[in-house]
Amino acid sequence: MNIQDDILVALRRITRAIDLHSRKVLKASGLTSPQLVVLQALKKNGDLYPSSIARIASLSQATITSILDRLQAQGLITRQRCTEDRRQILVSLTVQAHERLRDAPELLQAGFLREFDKLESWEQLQLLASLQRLAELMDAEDIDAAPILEVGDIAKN
Amino acid sequence: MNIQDDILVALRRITRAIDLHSRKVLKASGLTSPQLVVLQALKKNGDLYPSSIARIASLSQATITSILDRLQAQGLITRQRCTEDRRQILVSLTVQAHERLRDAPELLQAGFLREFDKLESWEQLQLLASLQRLAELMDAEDIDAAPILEVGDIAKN
DNA sequence: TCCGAATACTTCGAAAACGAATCTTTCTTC
DNA sequence: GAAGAAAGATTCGTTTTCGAAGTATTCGGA
Repeated sequence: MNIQDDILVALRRITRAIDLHSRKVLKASGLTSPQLVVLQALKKNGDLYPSSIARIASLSQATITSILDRLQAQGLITRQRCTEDRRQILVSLTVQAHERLRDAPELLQAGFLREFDKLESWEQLQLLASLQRLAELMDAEDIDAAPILEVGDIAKN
Repeated sequence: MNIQDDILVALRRITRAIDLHSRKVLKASGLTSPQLVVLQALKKNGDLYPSSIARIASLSQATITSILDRLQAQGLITRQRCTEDRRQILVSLTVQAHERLRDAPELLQAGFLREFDKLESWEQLQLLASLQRLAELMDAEDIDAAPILEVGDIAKN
């Protein structure tokens, strides 16, 4: 009926697929997708602050804290207070984490991304462009809503 | 660096935007996006079984149960055992739900979909097509994985 | 130097989401 | 007709996710 409804349905199908994939990865490796994202960010960039991880992964700081809690409980990361700025905490991979990542290096690439690989290059770029366009539109929501509120603020002065 | 990483980042930005929007709607209306989706499905289709709602919304039955629990706690739906097939339960909107939906009819359409409306028709269709293509790729993951397992099954016989 | 603002992280509470297990009811097969 | 399979819904346990509130630390200005 409505193109907007179709968009919402497609988005819902995608988020569901992401969730189901995460659970499949969990059964195979004992780690969820978000946990793997955090570990791979650390592998790629070296030691990081929680706030940096949050920025890289597009997650809130609170979410990162809870993911780090579980990774630490599994002995995959360590937290170490910074000496210069004692508000910050440096997160490092443990030896076990490196082993774990070596054993299962491409878990995130599995599944849908294998399918994605089979596509022509132009189609891959097309899909990426569409996703980034949508992400912009959705991020813009907050920014666009602000001026509407400001009208009220200005009226108050 | 990698186009696959970019895809994952864009997907993460989109799911985050969906979550943030849901929380904003919650503050404005007292209902989250998934709750509104369920209510609007009932408004559009009339009384439904939980399994039907799950199919329409692309959610698991367990998730629907918990959403219905909250809607029922708010007095917005009623559950009624079927007389013909007593395994099934018929979910209906209450009078309050109809009022609530009349007062806030387009909450889901708010935000990003307003932006979406401003786009040219061809771009809207382009974005929809890309999303549906991705949803197919991601749904295909399970289907594609199955035959691989079957090889082992056949070998066992 | 000291006090309030800003920053970094954690804690808390709540919704969402799922699979697996469970319960009830219906259907199928013998 | 009874035993077992199948189907519909719920319950349970877990992770993710967030904002808001709380804590500790640093910074900036008076």
